Amino acid sequence: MSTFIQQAKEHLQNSGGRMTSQRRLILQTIESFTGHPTAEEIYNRARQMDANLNLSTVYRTLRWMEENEMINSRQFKDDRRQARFDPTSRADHHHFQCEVCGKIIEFEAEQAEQIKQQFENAYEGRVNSISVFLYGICPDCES
Amino acid sequence: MSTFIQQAKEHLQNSGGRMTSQRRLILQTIESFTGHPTAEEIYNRARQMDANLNLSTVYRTLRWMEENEMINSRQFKDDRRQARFDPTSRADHHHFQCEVCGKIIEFEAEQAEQIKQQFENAYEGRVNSISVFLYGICPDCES
DNA sequence: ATAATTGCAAAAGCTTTGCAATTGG
DNA sequence: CCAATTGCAAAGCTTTTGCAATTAT
Repeated sequence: MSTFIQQAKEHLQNSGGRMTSQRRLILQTIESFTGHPTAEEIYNRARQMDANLNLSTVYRTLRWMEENEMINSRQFKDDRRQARFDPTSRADHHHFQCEVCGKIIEFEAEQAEQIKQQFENAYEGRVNSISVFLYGICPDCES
Repeated sequence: MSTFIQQAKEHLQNSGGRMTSQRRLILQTIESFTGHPTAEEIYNRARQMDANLNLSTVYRTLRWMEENEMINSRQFKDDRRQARFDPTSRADHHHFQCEVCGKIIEFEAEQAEQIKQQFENAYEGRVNSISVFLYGICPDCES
């Protein structure tokens, strides 16, 4: 079974929630994306399977998934209004966005861990998450 | 003269723009903040000096300043709708936000430069800016 | 003089919400 | 059964925009 549906069922058991056909569809649809879809992109793809699905349901599910740490919501400079989403299950990664074509490239950076540690030592606070955003020109647009 | 007004005049000369009383006021007001005000916060403070100032003018000025790299716009998880602004003149810094009280702490991190270099080497792209966001619990809320 | 900028009001655009109808456990 | 969830339509909120009036140069 898909990771999401597995995870979702656990959360639902702990909270008296219910697995509905809409949730199942939305979970599967998000998993089918490799990039960072918006709510609307998820909605459009999911609607191909169930024409009655409503955009509100997508938003509600997305928020619920975020609260349960199944996905992260990200905002990029090129469209500050719309949020984009990616599964937390993907290896810890950060984002580069091309300022010309908008493409998003994911990358890993061990230094992020150091930054976190360093902050915790300096401030005695606790850091739960770290995200690094790079903006610039991608290889394709550079040449 | 304030740094902003200086900078602004240069940009205006190069583009045939004009220095208006509203712009001067908005520039000074932004400079008067130490933190990361929203457009509305800037508007409210500036309006104490000029009750006729319009929120649209604040937004237009903010966007113009961002295009001319006088300020950065930042979005934090606790309120994804509203943008927050800080002067680019402040030393290169990154942000921690407390998930409990919302407080923002600025910090510096030399590792950011390494992350940038590493990305440029790996992808042959050009990185123009980097920002690191940490989320967690601040010292005050931790205890 | 005249082009840039402002104020005002309206629109845009993403996201949330109230509520009656539906549905999963 | 009955509480959780959905669909629908309307509202909410931040930000943008069109346009006539104003103003800097």
